Amino acid sequence: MRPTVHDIAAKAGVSLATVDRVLNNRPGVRSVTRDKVERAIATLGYVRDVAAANLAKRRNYPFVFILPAGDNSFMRGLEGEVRAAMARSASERTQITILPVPAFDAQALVQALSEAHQRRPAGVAVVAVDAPEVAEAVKQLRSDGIAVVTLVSDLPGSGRDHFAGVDNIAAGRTAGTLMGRFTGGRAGPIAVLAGSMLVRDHRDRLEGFSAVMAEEFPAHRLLPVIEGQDDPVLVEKLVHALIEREPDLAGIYSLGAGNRGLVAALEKTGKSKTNCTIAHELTPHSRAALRSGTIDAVLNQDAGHEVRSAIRVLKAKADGLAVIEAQERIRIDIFLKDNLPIEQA
Amino acid sequence: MRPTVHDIAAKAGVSLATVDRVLNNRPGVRSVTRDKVERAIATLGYVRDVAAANLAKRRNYPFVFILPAGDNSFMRGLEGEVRAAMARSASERTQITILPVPAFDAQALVQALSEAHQRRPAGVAVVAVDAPEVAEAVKQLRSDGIAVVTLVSDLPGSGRDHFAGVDNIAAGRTAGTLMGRFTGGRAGPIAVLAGSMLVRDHRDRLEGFSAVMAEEFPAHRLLPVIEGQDDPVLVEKLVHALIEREPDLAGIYSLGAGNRGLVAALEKTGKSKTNCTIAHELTPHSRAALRSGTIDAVLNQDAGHEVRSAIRVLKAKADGLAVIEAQERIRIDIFLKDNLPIEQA
DNA sequence: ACATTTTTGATTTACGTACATCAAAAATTC
DNA sequence: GAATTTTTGATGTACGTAAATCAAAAATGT
Repeated sequence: MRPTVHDIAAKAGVSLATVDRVLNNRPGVRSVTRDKVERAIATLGYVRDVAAANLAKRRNYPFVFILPAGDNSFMRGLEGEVRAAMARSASERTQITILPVPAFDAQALVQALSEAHQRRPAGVAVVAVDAPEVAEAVKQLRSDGIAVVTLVSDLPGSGRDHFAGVDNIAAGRTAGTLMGRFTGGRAGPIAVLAGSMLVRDHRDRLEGFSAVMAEEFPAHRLLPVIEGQDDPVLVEKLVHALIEREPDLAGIYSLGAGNRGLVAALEKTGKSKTNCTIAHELTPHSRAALRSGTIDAVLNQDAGHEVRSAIRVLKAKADGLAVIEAQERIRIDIFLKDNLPIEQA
Repeated sequence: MRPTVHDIAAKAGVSLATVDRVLNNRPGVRSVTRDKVERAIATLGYVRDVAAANLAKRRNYPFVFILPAGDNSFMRGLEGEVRAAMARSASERTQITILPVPAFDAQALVQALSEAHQRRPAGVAVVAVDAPEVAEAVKQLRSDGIAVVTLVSDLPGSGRDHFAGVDNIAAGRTAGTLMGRFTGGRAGPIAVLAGSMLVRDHRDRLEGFSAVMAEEFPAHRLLPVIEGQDDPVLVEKLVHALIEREPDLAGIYSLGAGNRGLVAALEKTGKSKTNCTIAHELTPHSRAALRSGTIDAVLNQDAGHEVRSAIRVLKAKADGLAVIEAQERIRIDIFLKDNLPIEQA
């Protein structure tokens, strides 16, 4: 049987109350006595029964999730995962509030962070816009003992507790290698389509992609980045113009959202098969395009994993516990038409 | 506040004892009363506090993991993950026993299953060898109310409760597409290196790979399958002979283990760069080969995920609860040199 | 209407921890 | 060595559920 507080008390020759004082480091224990208790804990290999402790404490975790609004499929999927976590809140002792905020808008994000602050939650998860004033707002939350996890897009220099998202430089590099090898011997320029250079994840992907193309596939010319604001309508227009301008285009790397517009433009111009297209995030649209061959590969981050990881980390940080970073690493999924997961309800 | 059993009792106008009888379907409740209680449960949205229930029940889960012995790196990694789960057993209320068994040996596996049976565990996880007598042994476990999950390699027709592993046909197809596209315009035959056709996962991968190569890359000739028994020494010898026999070899798909031998042969014959090599499972060896360029892509299944998923499923099945299949799906990871995860301790 | 069976209520103990209170004992100060 | 402060013990209640016991009440059969 697992040792309990009673066993420690017996072993150390002290009362239950003293064991309790040591375990929850309450004051009023001489250091000699404390040592005795700690030795008993060590020799018995006692580990606190977290379930029983949480029951006794009536512990719960109020969290705020700040997510971009808009009709970006990936972000809506992310929100869906947060809502799924809310449905599990009873058994997980969490109380999650979602705060929507306009995309790519640092000012609005700062305001949302301050609103979150007022709710005095145990932790905040935020899809960050990379701006100094946002970092400042995050610092204020942390100085009040509120745990902060960045989600999907990171905010270095803000002192956030953790980043729940993929290594976007590695993702860009991976896209680069796939692009180089899939286009094989073909010449022709490569286009890069981004959402906005205001978010860290897009900048990082571009950096990784450009680096690999320059290092390993110097024969391919990289065209200037097109910013489509993750807006399907704008993206379609821009890609249409691109295809007319560059008739011998070999590939397109779409590192942001708005893939609906990209696919529409490719299919309307009949370029869907001749181009090598690599995109990000598995959504109903990108899935269909992958299946039909319009998109050749999709790099994905599993939104469900990210949300669950963010919650685990927020809980741990709120309790002052360590996080096993390796276990919380979010991997980059590569999907070809052959390894698409079964569609979910 | 979450409703408790007391709230249900009050709402339904019955005693706590009756609520308990309904919740744990004990006998001695008239159906009218049972209905009253169930309506109260539904209207209050009561969900049992699993932590408190497990505490009161002193619930624990004795499980047996049957794993192949030998120096197969992937299997040793898998065992490491099981041991990591054992270290967490205190907080997870599990008691895990590992039963080693010779690889690819149906008779030994049957015996191990019977030994596991005698221990009367709540569940068994097993890396299956695909043979009728093994399926029969699994059926016996299940008929005694012991949950059975197959791990890594499945056993269809055995009535196992769940398979914790990847879709190996899809994995083979993915390897096929990568092989076809990476070898690009090059002609030359493609070799397939397997461990043993006695295990389902290897057979499935071969099936998927062959199908894609035939459908989409008919120009490439597929050589007869080489079986290396996942033994590095044997594999090196076989691959060496292969390279001498087929000087214009375009690619090798290694769908089993024993990658050390494969890499050694490729590097000694100076074929490491000219060949497109695709292998399975990320181990220290395959990682190094990926980094150096000897291997072009590694398809991986995350052993840690598989073990954790198996445990979750075994727990759920032991409690007669439903499993969210979509959540327990193990994905196929594709690693290129660009998206290798950071090495762990 | 009686005996018999079935159903229900009331109550208690337990799981392992948290937390509070009050008294007793030990250590410290002057 | 008395007064004071600090440390420790003893004890009880709570968290939400499980499980058992025994008595009381209700339903059933004849």
